[in-house]
Amino acid sequence: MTLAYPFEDVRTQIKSASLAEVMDRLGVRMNFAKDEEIYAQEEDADLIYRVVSGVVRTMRLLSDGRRQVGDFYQAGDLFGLEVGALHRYSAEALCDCAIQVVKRSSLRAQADEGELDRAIWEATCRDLERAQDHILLLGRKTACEKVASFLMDLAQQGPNEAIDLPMGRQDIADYLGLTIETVSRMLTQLQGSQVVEFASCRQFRVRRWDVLERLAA
Amino acid sequence: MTLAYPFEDVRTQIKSASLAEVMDRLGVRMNFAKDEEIYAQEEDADLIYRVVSGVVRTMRLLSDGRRQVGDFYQAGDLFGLEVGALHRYSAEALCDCAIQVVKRSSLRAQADEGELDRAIWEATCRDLERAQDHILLLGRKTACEKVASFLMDLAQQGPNEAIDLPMGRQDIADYLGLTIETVSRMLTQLQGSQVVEFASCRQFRVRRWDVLERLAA
DNA sequence: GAGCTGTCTTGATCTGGATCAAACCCAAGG
DNA sequence: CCTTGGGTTTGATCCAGATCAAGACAGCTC
Repeated sequence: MTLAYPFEDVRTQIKSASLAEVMDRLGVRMNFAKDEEIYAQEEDADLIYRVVSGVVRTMRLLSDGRRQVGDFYQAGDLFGLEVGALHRYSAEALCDCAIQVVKRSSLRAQADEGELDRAIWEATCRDLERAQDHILLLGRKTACEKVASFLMDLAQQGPNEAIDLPMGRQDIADYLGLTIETVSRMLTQLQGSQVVEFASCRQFRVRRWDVLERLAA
Repeated sequence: MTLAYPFEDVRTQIKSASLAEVMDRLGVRMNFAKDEEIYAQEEDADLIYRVVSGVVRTMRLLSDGRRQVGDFYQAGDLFGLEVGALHRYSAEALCDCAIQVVKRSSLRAQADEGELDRAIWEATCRDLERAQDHILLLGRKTACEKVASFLMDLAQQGPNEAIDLPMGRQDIADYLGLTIETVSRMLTQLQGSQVVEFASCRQFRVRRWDVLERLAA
């Protein structure tokens, strides 16, 4: 396997346009209903997925049902690129989703090799960077800092705009390693101190970006 | 100064034998004393590091000094392969270490491209897989499960052998998102229930592999 | 509208792990 | 030997966040 020189900033918004095109040509568009499983943990990982619309969550279960959400994937993101042969996390549609699916092998045969490798590399790197941030958050941040970090991450686009929260409280809790009740309390608290403002429980606006940043630690 | 002595584990040796050789030829061997910094957070990441002997930890600090250990790297492991241009974690020698260091660019010019890419890819994938396990551990496991998982991970080689714990309690705590006291209590508890046995505080043996596995959840 | 149903918030209480504070253990150095 | 000092263990107490238990607030359908 040939890889692009691993030195580029993966956060570049250039979302490999031509890979998307090839995926559209070779792949299948599938629709998943809210909470439908896209692939299971331990399942063979020979497909590549791209979110066309909607949001996807990856997650892992402990034997007794405790759940950890790995990450959320939005429109344009590649996911399901497991490192080994098997999926280590399962993936589910967070809301109704359209997903473009392609077999790795057929893609490899048809697409520009370099292009494909580069896209896979970038998606993997993005996953790793986010995983590293996630580790710091889970290991050493307080409930309030976790929630503040989470809101900041969602609101990357900048303050003042209305941001949609596509996921419910339970998903946020399982992403942050908290309970729904704690998430709810922290959100109420942040709203009470004028840092953010909720129009409804699924939409908010950052009022004090500086304070939010400080709280996220 | 420690002399080079080839005691890499078999797994890594097979994977990147010739890369190691090229790194030895082109790179510099550096020695680091216990707790010495190998690279800092936010520093430029244009070097590739391979542990020759000793153990390395990567870590990240929050502004108020809370610390999260990202991972530990043993002889044979590649590290410092950041995704972007800057190191997102810092790296320190856990004990006296010998590290082989090479400039990415010079390596690229000389080595077999495919070989290098493959080694970098595999090291990155290993990091990602371990990060994913780490996320589940930090987000949803109890103190006891965390410690049990940690011991199991160290003892991969199998039960019955004496395993060295190269890191102190503080490093374990900062890896598991706990305090030293809690780590110590859990170790005492595991020893009390005959699951593991400590010869000294830096060496143990697994007595009941099945129980340890169950406790790790 | 009135009833549902699922999600979210709020309140009261409990507890696992943190914090605070000794004591212990040993290796290194006088 | 006896110190000294870093790492570790142990004990007592505290508190952030979990758990348990109501409410409140939508969207629904009928």
